[in-house]
Amino acid sequence: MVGVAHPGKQPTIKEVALRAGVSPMTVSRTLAGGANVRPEIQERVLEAVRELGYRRNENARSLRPGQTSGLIGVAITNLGNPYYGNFALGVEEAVAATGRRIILGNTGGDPARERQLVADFLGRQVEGLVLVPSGGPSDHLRPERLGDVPLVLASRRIYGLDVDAVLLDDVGGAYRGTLALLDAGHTRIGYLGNVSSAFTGGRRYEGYLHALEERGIPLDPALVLREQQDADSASEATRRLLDLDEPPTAIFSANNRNSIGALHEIGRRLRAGADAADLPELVSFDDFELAGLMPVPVTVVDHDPRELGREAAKLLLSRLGNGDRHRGPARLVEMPVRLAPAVG
Amino acid sequence: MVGVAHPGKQPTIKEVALRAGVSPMTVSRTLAGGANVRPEIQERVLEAVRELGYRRNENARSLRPGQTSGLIGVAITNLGNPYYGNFALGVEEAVAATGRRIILGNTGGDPARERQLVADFLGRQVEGLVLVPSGGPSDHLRPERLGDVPLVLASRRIYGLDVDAVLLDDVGGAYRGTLALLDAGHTRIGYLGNVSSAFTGGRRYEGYLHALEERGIPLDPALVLREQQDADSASEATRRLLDLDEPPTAIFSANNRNSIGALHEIGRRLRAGADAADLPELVSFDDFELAGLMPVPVTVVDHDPRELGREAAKLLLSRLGNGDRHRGPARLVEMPVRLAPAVG
DNA sequence: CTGTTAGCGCGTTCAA
DNA sequence: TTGAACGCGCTAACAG
Repeated sequence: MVGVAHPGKQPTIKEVALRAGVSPMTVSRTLAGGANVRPEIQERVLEAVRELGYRRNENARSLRPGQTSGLIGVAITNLGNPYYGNFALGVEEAVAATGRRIILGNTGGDPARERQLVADFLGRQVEGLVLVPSGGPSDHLRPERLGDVPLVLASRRIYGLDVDAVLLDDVGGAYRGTLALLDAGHTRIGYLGNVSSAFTGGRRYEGYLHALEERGIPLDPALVLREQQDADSASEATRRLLDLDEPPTAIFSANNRNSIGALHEIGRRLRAGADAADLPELVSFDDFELAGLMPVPVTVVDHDPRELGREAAKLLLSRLGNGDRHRGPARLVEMPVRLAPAVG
Repeated sequence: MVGVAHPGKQPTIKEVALRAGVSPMTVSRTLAGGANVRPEIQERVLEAVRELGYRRNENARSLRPGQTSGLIGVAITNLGNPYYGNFALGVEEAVAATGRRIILGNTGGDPARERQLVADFLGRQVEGLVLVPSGGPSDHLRPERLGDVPLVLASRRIYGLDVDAVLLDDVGGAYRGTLALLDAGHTRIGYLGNVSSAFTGGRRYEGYLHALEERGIPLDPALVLREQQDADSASEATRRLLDLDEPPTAIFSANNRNSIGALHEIGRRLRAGADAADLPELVSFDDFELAGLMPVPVTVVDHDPRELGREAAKLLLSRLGNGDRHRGPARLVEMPVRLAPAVG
């Protein structure tokens, strides 16, 4: 085995050519499939490639006109959340089927970070963008700032930005979840949600209200707490709910974090000697592991983030590879959700 | 607002130069910080940049000698697992502090996919690689195949490959976890683990054996099941353990998936009328959410994947930016773990 | 302070 | 079937 020509540097097509005793063009042709290159020459070239550990420089490659980077930029709000991880997996999966790859970034929900990330993606010549918006100002997402790079939003929309988006059936899921509790005889149903400014937060609350109204149950504002972003504050909010003179007999939780927090508080009360029968049952928008083992009944409004990712990719891909990417109206896909008692 | 010069194409530095009435070089200098450019000219340039929505092409940029791509390739086995998601976050965090970005790939534990991913990363001129190995053959990771691109392994090592690695204190954690059960008076302790070929699997089993031996408890092979890769098979394995004539009174689970599976089976038995006091308590290597709410006592051998990621990045960064990257022996960092009863 | 030249690695075009 | 020339977007080095 012979080492690389210049240690500390990736070999180039020229070095391969030199070693094989041919021109760089012949190497290029061989690597492109070998059309119009004599088999024995191809042999020599491929051996030189192996010996030098040569690899095409994709950056240089995508520089040529007509070539594309094969990169799709994906920006999510929280890489540590399996929900978004699986979402990204779905995008990757669908995109890989077309020979493209994703480049993944984490915004942490910070608009400045998002802006930076999008700029970076564009600088790397991505062919398209998939974004879970963090909710701040969105000038950097306006079509003229994106050039001809198509954008698909996921989970949330941005008002005033007319682009493709995939959403969950937030309203319907919350509506059905709340209705299930009402039908089970509950009339005092607590609501735990994230900040009202968030897109999904507003929609899920809407579903909750809709169900109450339909059954003629008046809204009790004391039962509604929707400023919790993490499990700890959700836990605290649940404590306040359960400390009311007339505490709720059931809780609708608008997302995973609030559900976990609620359960922490419920667990605390059980350890303090409370009776499980006196504690509220739970409907959770978003599934979570071991939901079926909880000390109170849990029903889950479930959906597959991976499927959401695949759908987002599908929208994006349909905008690629034809000249009229910007033509055609923005499309909105709303994914259905399932409602099921937790057992696993 | 004037549209882009050639719709359907990102503007280039030339177009900006043309519009600003200067040479491309002046644009380049302005964007590089503006040294040696008259302020009023800079003004004109920046305005042209804004108007055209121009952005430097990072790919072309990194083509120049001496320039680097600023990219670190990170390949993990499962993006949908929050453990690895947080690991990647840790890498990103540490790497961002040096102005670099990560490009993230998912191997799904498939060696072929890993090989492909590494090739792609190298083709995109990454400066370094962080990899959670999937365990197959590792020719593609040999130094001569990587050129001068440094590699750091995480979670697992590959025997015969002498590169930097960050590991957990698998042996110590399993040892201490098992010891805690022994000290609580248990003598029949079940072991649930992943496939014995997996690096961590072997190490954690070693810790389990070590603890038994130290207390003079003979190993009962019937209590050891270590072929489960997912929660479902772990659940089935737990059933077999609990169906033994002399079932274990406690279980040591070598990872998250096995813990979840064990708890599913425990939940099933409770729903079938079993008494919680007759079911085994659990020590779990790897934390999981709501561990404190389980119907049987759970103790967790815990560690912060994010910290692991940061540490991996630290190793990698120390190999960057100096000529003697390959010099110096491979370093091995073993991260400590905590042992604590689950409460949250 | 500003512009020209040259070349990074690659592949299309054209000529041999 | 093969190779030479050229240019993709950008910037270091060198004029001016």
